[in-house]
Amino acid sequence: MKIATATDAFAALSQETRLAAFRLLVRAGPAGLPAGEIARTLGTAPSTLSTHLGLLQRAGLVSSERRSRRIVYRADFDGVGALMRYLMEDCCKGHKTVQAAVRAAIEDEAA
Amino acid sequence: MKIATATDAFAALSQETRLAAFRLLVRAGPAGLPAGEIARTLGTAPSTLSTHLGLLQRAGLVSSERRSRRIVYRADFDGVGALMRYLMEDCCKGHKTVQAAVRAAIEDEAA
DNA sequence: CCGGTAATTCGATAATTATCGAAATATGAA
DNA sequence: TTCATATTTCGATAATTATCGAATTACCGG
Repeated sequence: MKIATATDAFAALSQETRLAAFRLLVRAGPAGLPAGEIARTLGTAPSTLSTHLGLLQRAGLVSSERRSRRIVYRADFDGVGALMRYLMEDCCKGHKTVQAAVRAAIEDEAA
Repeated sequence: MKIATATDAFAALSQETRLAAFRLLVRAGPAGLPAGEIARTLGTAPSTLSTHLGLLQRAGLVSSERRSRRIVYRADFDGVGALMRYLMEDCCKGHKTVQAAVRAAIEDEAA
């Protein structure tokens, strides 16, 4: 992963409204959510949210698909996975503390 | 982890100079690096870098310690671990794709 | 085709951030 | 104490980002 790709992804998650939108999409799962519903839930203007969703999409963290009049957004788990992997490999290569934290997270989820 | 804590950490990593400084510190390991050396390596003004390091520190991603005239910065792997864990648990709870990416990263490092 | 709904793009403005030089603070050496 | 080094804090400016309303585009049902 290029540095610029990583900074774009971090920037996408660094803004409260955008992180909130992303978390909604994660929870919505494969069904995703239409742009308007996200805007209504978060209480932001449709145009503002559209800007945010576009940024998340360019960062590779969400994808979109038109469904008749709606545009449905979904979390892109491959993109998130790539970002996690970058953090692990490029930034924290071989550092036990980080590995342990991540392992613990995986085990918690298995339980 | 609170949302504001997460956005602060992402913001800290979302800027090219700052991510570069952080990566230097990761590679430097427990010995760390003095602020001036990082500035020289990255070719930025000392005052600019100081601002960046302060932001990384407030985000919990690096720590600092005065060593005579120098101030030595170190990557804070507990902080990074907490961020990774947040991404895994809060944002991607139970999503196989992300888990697989992370598992692969750990295995690569073991090899 | 027309009216209504859903979303985006555009244009403007307000707020935040990045950058640097100059001044201030802290340390150590002569 | 005085000087030199290392870093931070301050103040200013330039650049980027967030936000919104208005205009535009796309789609569907009658």
